[in-house]
Amino acid sequence: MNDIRPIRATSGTNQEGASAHNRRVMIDALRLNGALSRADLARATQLTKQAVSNIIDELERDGFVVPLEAVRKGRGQPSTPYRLLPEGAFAIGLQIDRHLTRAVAVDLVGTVLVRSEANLPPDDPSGGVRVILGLIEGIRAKLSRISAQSEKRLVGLGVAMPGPFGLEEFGDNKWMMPAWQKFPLLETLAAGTGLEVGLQNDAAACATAERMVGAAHGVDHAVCLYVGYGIGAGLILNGELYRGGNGNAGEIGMALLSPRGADGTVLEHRASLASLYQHLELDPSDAGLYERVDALAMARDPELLAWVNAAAQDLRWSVHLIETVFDPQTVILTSGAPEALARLILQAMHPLLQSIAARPDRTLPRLQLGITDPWSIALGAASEPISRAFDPRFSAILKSRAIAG
Amino acid sequence: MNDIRPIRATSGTNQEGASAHNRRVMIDALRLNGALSRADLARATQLTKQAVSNIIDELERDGFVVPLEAVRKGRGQPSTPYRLLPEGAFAIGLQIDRHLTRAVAVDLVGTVLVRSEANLPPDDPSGGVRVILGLIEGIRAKLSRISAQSEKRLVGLGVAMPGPFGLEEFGDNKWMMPAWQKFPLLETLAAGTGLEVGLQNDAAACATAERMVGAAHGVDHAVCLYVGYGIGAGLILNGELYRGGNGNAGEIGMALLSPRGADGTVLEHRASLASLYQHLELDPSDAGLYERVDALAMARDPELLAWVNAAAQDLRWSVHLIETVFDPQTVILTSGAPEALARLILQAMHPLLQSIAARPDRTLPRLQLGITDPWSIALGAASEPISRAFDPRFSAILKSRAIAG
DNA sequence: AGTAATAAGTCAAGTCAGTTGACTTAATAA
DNA sequence: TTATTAAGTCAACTGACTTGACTTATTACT
Repeated sequence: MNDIRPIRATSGTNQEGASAHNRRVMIDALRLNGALSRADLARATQLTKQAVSNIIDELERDGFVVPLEAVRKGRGQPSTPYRLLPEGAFAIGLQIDRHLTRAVAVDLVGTVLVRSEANLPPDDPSGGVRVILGLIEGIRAKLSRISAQSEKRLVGLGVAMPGPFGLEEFGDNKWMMPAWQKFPLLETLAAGTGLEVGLQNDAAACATAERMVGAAHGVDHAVCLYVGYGIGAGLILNGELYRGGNGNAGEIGMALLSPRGADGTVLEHRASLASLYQHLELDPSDAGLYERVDALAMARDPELLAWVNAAAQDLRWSVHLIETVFDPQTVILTSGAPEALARLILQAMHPLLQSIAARPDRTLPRLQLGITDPWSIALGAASEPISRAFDPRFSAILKSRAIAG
Repeated sequence: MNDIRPIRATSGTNQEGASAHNRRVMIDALRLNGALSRADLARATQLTKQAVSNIIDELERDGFVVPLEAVRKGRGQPSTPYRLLPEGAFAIGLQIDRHLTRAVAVDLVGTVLVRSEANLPPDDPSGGVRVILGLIEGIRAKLSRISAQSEKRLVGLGVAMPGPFGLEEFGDNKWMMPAWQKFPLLETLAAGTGLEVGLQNDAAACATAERMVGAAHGVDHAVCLYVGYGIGAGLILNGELYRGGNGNAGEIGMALLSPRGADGTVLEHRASLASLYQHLELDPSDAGLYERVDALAMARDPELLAWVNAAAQDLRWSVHLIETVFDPQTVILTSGAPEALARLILQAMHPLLQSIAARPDRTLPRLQLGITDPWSIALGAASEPISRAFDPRFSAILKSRAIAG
């Protein structure tokens, strides 16, 4: 009878929470609108001029915003727009892939300041962690040469790696770096760097990058279709990355292509770079792979085009499915592949299948190309701590959350 | 140059917003945990005892909570648990279907107090609205006989009808009540009732009902697979119904069953009651349809079982897809069909396909049967205004939102 | 029994972020 | 030159949560 099950409840809030929320709202508004005066901010956030003034004073004092030249626009006192100060905060992003790891440092507005990469022993996590920690150490050293404040203003470390996470054993291990899955990576990195660590899968990181500086900037409902070694979807729902119950939302690589297909063919077998490499008989661990694929794409290699056309068929279906299931404002195609290949894929996907997304009142394209920079996953990884610290959607109101800034 | 594009920003907040949030947090905690003392609430919400005490005093004065008998449990002063007072708020829910409309009144805890239904002229919206307004009038009259306060405490009208919404013309009109799609239904109902009106598709309403009083109660990531005349998924993501960019998220009936299937067969053609009626050569407008199908299911009619087995194959695939894409904690099967048929379908869907949902640490079943009451859609419709008014996730913090209670 | 320990809940003063309304400043329009 | 308009500040006010001491009611221990 005396069950001690925990009480479930949302946190309450107080003035501090409200204040933290309002600070984030200001920063978010400046991020979305470029530069705004105090009066603009007051109107946009529905706060009073006075409240905004106080908050902006504080943000300026804390080095998050700076005033620009006053602008005269018609009658009345000229307004002084404020913009974000990029060096107000920094974060480090880490992409861990099968054969390679990349680390970047970004600032408050999502500009990549430092980047470096290293090879990774595929089946030796503890050796790998040493490599990674060295990489991060180097990034931090370079960053502190750019800004003396950088260490103080480092808000966290974001990690992106292929999912899914937390499954004991599932599917075809070749795709998944089994040794890494079991290793307590986040704890080790947190201990080794002294930073707060967040984890996303690679498609989610792509979506986070698109939201910070790409096609999903200011878009509240967008899905990022990421064609990497595997294939996944990064979900921006209600302006926030959706992770699902166990952090594995969007892992569409495992989607079965047909209810009747007894063979169990999944999307990843057809539309992923792994399948391309297999089709072209390329070695995935080859260091010059990227350039080789780029060259084939530029030359419109017939074998590559054959794969593109086959994959495009499945990708078209994926877009249709995504539109049907999520009803996003736009779908963004991103890829770990060279831009030339991504463009071929995008072309081959048109015309898109008819779907509920073909509305008369569209403003955004149904499908568009996202960031094609191979560093975008690391950028997305780095964007996550920035969002966590400064995005009002991350519920700064709730009590007992660290309040950034 | 002088572009007057609107400034995009989240609303700020103030003490009032914080207070509104905290009141909702209390109500939500009581809804989830049954009854809690002030001390319990303080611990669960991270507010101080004093703050909770003040809020509870106010909620009691306003008729939202009542104290129970003090309970002695070990040392210390006995605690006085509080529970929600069901008659603290009411809402009306409306299900509009092809041949039929149902209306219910529910209270704060989601109990259906009054229900009634009427036939609807399928292609005459203005005539239909008269029927609906009459139905709502009757519901309100009966409700005010149950509680004298009911009119004052009516928080809104929720409407559920088959989607998708807002498309000029799409697909097979037979499924969609075209005349209704164009009619300004919500405005007309708002004007005719004086209530705030919300809209959901029927699968979303099912999910809302499950969240309020069913299998998704207290579950933050759940997908409700609704097999009705069509088929759809209601999405509870982060504890909240997800609607998508245009309110059409979860309309999986249009999902193409295979990338290569040039015939364009969609899920709805195979796994929906419409397909069952076609298979059995039943007339969908027949008034005794429900009983007839119930009888066939109870008798395990071979023709019906044949359809069940075929549909189950597609539904199994749908569950796999939902698990892959959303990573929910559980999938809930609901249906407009009689419980006997729903149980046959559920049985036939087992064993489920292997997926990322087959985790070692599961606590909830991968697939479970939801509310089988045919009134559940109307209940879900009615639950929406209640959630909007009392759920802390509906961002009561933001300024310029009506604060319920 | 009598006392200590424990926990629920209240009292009353304090705090602080946002509000209010009048005011100042600086520009353009008439 | 003056009226108008808009940005931004000043200073007093408000109110929801916090703080820390206190009261109340029960069980556990000696």
